[in-house]
Amino acid sequence: MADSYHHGNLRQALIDAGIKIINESGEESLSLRKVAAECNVSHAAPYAHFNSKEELIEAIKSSVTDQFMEELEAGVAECATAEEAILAMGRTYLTFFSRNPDYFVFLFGKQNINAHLQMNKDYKNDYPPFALLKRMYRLYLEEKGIEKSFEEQEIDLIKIWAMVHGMASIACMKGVKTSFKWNDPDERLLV
Amino acid sequence: MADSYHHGNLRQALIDAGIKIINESGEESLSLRKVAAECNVSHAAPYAHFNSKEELIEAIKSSVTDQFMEELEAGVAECATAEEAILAMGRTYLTFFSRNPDYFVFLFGKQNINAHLQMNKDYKNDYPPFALLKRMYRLYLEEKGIEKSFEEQEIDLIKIWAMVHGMASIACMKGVKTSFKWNDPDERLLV
DNA sequence: GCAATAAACTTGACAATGTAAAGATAGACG
DNA sequence: CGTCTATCTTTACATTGTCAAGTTTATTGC
Repeated sequence: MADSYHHGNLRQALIDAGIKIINESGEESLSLRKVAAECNVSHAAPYAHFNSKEELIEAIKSSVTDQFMEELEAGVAECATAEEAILAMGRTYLTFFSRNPDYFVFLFGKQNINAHLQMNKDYKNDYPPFALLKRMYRLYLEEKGIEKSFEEQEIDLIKIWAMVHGMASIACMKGVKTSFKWNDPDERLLV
Repeated sequence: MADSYHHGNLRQALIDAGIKIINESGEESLSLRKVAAECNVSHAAPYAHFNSKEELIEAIKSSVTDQFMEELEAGVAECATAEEAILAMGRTYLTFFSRNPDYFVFLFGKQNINAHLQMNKDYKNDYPPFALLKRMYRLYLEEKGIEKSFEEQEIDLIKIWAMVHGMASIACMKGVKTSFKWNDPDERLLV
């Protein structure tokens, strides 16, 4: 299918090229025309698959999020208890974004996640990583036989998320090395 | 000085116009030419005061950070103890960015703070809000007569910062209403 | 006071970019 | 085979950051 008029799988190729460019030279330098050139198609070819630059970026975000989710789920899968799983998630969160800080800015900077959520129907209501944390947390409560009101649960979830996300933010911003640990007995968050 | 060839105080006018545009239509739509037009000068006039668009943006960031610092310090000034001051900082942090979420993305999204720090010699080493927190925290340790190693102190500071920053991030991203509270006895972070 | 110099601003130009419109190509399907 | 439709190209245009050269005003040295 090489050198043919039709690319074959241009849509995915554009997404991959976009990721490559972001990794190599950052999001600012990502242009539709460069992405098209990278795929050896004309500069307007992407418009057959995306209605705007923004749509391509959304697709790339989804792709990166998928990759992130794979790592999170792989880490969780190795855990025997929900408690361990939550700790593993925190570690994966930090290592994933420490390894490629550009992704952090790309996913959470600029446009907010909410906009991304609304454009992507696959995410029902929650951002997938957050949904996973929610499941693990509920499982954790079950395992420990802890009863909490809905509000208390939401607060705990936000607490965990804020802590990990905030630490990832610091790690990406300042290059600080951070690790994560959570001891349940008194709901304590430790670095 | 109106209608004269020389504007009089174009530099500040450009910064103010930039802030206005960001507030009205977001950072993406901020262009040098629009800023110049807003000030009724030609499109290249900004280059008499800034070497690039990036430099103007850095100046705007400094301006917004100054405003943020004023609010933080105003809140701190009303507190009798360092402990209260730290709590007040957390509240100000959240209310400031809840009130104008665009500033959060503008300050912390995209380019990281580190780049901003390096460009701005006024910030010696620490980001001013972080430096303020550091001072209050040290004062807090004195007040309570607590002795901690340097490493422990750094960890505590990152913990506090991550928590508050992470919550602000959630608030800005998802419009979640959040409040902040920190009880010292067991270094507990509560939403 | 006045000439020289520097600072602030304008004009014109250029390349890169997002996007739209119109046409070309090729595979799918009757 | 002929038509259709999705895919891709070409051309065109407006917006943008930036530069170079010129113009205007303020400042400084004499």
